Amino acid sequence: MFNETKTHEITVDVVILTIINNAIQVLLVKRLNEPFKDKWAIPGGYVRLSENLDQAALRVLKERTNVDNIYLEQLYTFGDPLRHPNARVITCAYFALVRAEDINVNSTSELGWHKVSELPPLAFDHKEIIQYSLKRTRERLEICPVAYQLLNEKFTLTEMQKSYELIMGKKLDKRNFRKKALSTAGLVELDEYTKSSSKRPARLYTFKSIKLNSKRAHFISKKKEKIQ
Amino acid sequence: MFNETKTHEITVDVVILTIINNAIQVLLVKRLNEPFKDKWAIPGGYVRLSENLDQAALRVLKERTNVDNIYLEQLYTFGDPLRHPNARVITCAYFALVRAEDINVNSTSELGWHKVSELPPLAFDHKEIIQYSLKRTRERLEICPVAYQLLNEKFTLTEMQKSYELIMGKKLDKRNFRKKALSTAGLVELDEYTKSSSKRPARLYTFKSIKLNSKRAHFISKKKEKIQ
DNA sequence: GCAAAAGTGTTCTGTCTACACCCATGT
DNA sequence: ACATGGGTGTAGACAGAACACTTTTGC
Repeated sequence: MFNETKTHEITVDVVILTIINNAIQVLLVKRLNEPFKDKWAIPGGYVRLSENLDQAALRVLKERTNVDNIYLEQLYTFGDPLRHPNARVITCAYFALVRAEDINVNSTSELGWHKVSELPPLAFDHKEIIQYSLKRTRERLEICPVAYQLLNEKFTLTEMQKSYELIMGKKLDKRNFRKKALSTAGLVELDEYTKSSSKRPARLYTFKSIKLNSKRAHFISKKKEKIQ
Repeated sequence: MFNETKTHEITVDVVILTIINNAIQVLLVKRLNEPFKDKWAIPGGYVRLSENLDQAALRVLKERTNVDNIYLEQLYTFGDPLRHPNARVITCAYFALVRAEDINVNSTSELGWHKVSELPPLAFDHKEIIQYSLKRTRERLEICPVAYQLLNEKFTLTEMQKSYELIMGKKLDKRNFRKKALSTAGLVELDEYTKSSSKRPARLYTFKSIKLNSKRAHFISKKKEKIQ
């Protein structure tokens, strides 16, 4: 089926997730060439010989979307021989959570945010890659408050709770959530309040920058499932 | 530094861990060719165009070590441009926990088990890969009783506790461990006891085969660390 | 004054931790 | 009879889960 002397190609693909309009959205680019011309894809590109995988992912993201300076994490490497219809392309997938306001994407007909609950037709196995990044995000959130990466610099606890609920896909109890959130190291209470809305103003909070590379307390408790 | 028209090569490398003589050991092969001739390496090989990464890992393992039919999990993909001294080789690392008795390795001068605490000089970045697999194993063990993969089919609770202590790198309380272990679904108490030793016989247990792909109760509790 | 979101505590339950002694066997 | 590892229970601390009403604002 394949000529074994043909070589592999290796790419990086980057899943960028954010929250806009109370929905988890992913950054997609429209493919201008075959295969999968006019289908949407997560931003990706070839790895150069002189760069490591992390560098390649950051460069590709910068080139394709002008998104810069964000924290990417390696997700998984997808290498099914049929994932690309006419070449053998192995892709190392990365993902990141970002604030939509931080990264300057002008949605155009070739680049934009798409709700993960209403994905357009996607190229390659990119749907699977996005699904896997959502699973990983949930696992992360159970361990550390990574959702702050999705929030504005200043946010209300209700906004924080909303982003948790979107990622976890379930409602959380307000009082329990706030108790837990307030005990989270890194969360800083500000002497500022929301204005503007026709409701009671809400206190604003911010996160002190925290390192995210060591093990963390579980933030969202999970009802422990027993092994069958 | 690199000719950008040169192509990448992609390999899989497989970290096989077991417990022998009360120590965590890793299966290594001695390299017969340059680079790193006569250094030890984790088993690995090139990915063929017709196979996916999981298949490549299993094939390579079978070819190099005659080890067959084990559950491998993708660990991480290492792609530093300098990890191979004279080529651009990206490797997708896999790992597995096995029973030493199940896999028929006759230690020779070219293939054998090595204590992870006393590793010989290793080729490439294989030391880093092994360290990372140990970290991943600890994280796994905190979530599900994967250590059963290291134990004989029938084992005593003390043997199980010993393997946990080796992986976690700390002593565990006997009564707390046993209470937790006995509440683990999948653990089956047998009406059999050890003989042979000059001590009180110990009851034997076994594991019902369990699915390992869903979220699990934490098995070893971790003292929760707060975020700084 | 009313609509809408903000904010606030307590009780119950289950799990984690620390801790010390008796038991069954071979020699 | 003794040495060796096998086996057992309880009390205190802590975290998660369930649950309803008052407060503040704009209109």
